[in-house]
Amino acid sequence: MAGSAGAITGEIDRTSGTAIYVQLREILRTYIAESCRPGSALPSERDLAERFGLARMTVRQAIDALVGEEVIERVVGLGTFVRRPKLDLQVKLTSYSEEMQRRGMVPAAKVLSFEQIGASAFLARELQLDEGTPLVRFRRLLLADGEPMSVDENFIPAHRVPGLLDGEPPTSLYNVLSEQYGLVMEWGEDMIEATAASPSTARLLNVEVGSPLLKIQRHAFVARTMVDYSVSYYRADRYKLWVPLQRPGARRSRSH
Amino acid sequence: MAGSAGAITGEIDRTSGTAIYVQLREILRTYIAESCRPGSALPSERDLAERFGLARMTVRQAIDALVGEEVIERVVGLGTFVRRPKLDLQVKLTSYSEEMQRRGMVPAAKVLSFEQIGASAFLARELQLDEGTPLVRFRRLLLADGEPMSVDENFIPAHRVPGLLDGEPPTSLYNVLSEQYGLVMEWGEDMIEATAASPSTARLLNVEVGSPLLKIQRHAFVARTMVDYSVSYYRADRYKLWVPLQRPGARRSRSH
DNA sequence: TTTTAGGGCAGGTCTAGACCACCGTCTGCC
DNA sequence: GGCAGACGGTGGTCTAGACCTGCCCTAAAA
Repeated sequence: MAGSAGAITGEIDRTSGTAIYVQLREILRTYIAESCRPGSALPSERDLAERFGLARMTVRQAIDALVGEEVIERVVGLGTFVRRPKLDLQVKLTSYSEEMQRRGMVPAAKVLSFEQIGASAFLARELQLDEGTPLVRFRRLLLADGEPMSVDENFIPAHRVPGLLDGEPPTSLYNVLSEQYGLVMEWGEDMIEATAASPSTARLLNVEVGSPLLKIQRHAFVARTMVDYSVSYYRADRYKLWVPLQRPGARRSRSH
Repeated sequence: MAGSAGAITGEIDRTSGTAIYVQLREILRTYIAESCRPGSALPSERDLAERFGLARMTVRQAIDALVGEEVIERVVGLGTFVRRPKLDLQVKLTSYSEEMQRRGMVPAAKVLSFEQIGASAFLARELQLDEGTPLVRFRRLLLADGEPMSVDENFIPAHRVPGLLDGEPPTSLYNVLSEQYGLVMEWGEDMIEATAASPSTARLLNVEVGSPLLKIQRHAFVARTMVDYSVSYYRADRYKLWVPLQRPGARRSRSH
């Protein structure tokens, strides 16, 4: 339980004009990101109050915010704990590896192409760029338990990812984008439709021509700029999309 | 500004064991639902504190909860106001008429069957009921601009909707469920997949056998009980699903 | 050895103040 | 009449306590 390895660093600046609970919230967020693993306990509210010289109510306000973001969770009588990092909803809807692991399968990928191209008229329109703009094209065949599952193609404006093509094709595109280029996808749109397998796609996926496929086009944004357009074709016989629906404003079994 | 028409009714019971802020939150929720219109101002926090004999921090805790639910919103220097009720996300994902209207089409429906059946083994499992439980089955062909768009089949436990079958088939199932039976869908799950048109479905939808279709199975819940299981087949050539994606914990342009 | 009763600590709730920035209005000066 | 500043009200934040329930662990009792 000791786990005193990483003490919380940072101090409250009472002259900064930023609300104290906001400062503490960010201090805690950094601490969680850098020094905690899922399940780790945070110092108790009373300890934090003493450590930073604040009232407990103020500490609670900071913790409340992180609980609201589902970064941490409280357990009465035990403490406050770091949650398993949320699977990005960005990824959650269609994330390949998540879906595969949920089904107990082994995910894998075969890179079909990893190159720079000029934006076609269609791609220029989808990415809201000028025709001919350099794009990085990344096309993969995704497997589950060694069997083809989907064909996946991403297009990213080249100027957003300088040097990406000099290295090996990334295993996880979104990880590389966020960790190396600071491109953390903030929101997006998926367009989902059913389609029939074309001859080339059918061959890759090892299905018959005309078999039903799930086609998912995604536009992903950072701030207000689109940084990724992707098209994926999933084998209908092996893939289902699970979409949770919520009625807004009907939070139940949530303290909040 | 007066608006003193409806005073807030209800009192805090300090012996009930229910948290005071929870009691106040529900009192306010009722007040908002019964006596307020969007844009109405709530009494100030200080007024509420005095009216109910509470500390302002406690009042704020109650208001915080409603702000979190997006029922009301705060404006610094002005007050707290009732928000316009949100659109059901429940409907947002796949609502037929909404999608059609967004595309500028005229929605219509042809009732294929509206009857009571006993739950088959499959339906019993999907609805988490015993086999043979009476169900209302409601099957429709949905049209857009007169052209077939989807085949839609809903199954609802009959005991939830007494007398439903005595009347005409409803135009909007969800409206009838919520308005006549108080069944407001609170959350659900959609299972989306691609499939090939069976001969019967193909004939209804006026497509060739084997054409790709979007199959959407929905489980919709009120509280923790499933009240609707539905299966829809959408013509892939005429229907796309649009799914907005959000990264959790990345609230921008939201006071919160 | 098993069961039970505390003790200590966690978060949950509540109080009664305080000062701040922001907003609209009212008032008085020009 | 028009503008500027004062004023009162609002939500935003913060404090320094208080008592509650729930949880775990330990030590004593059975």
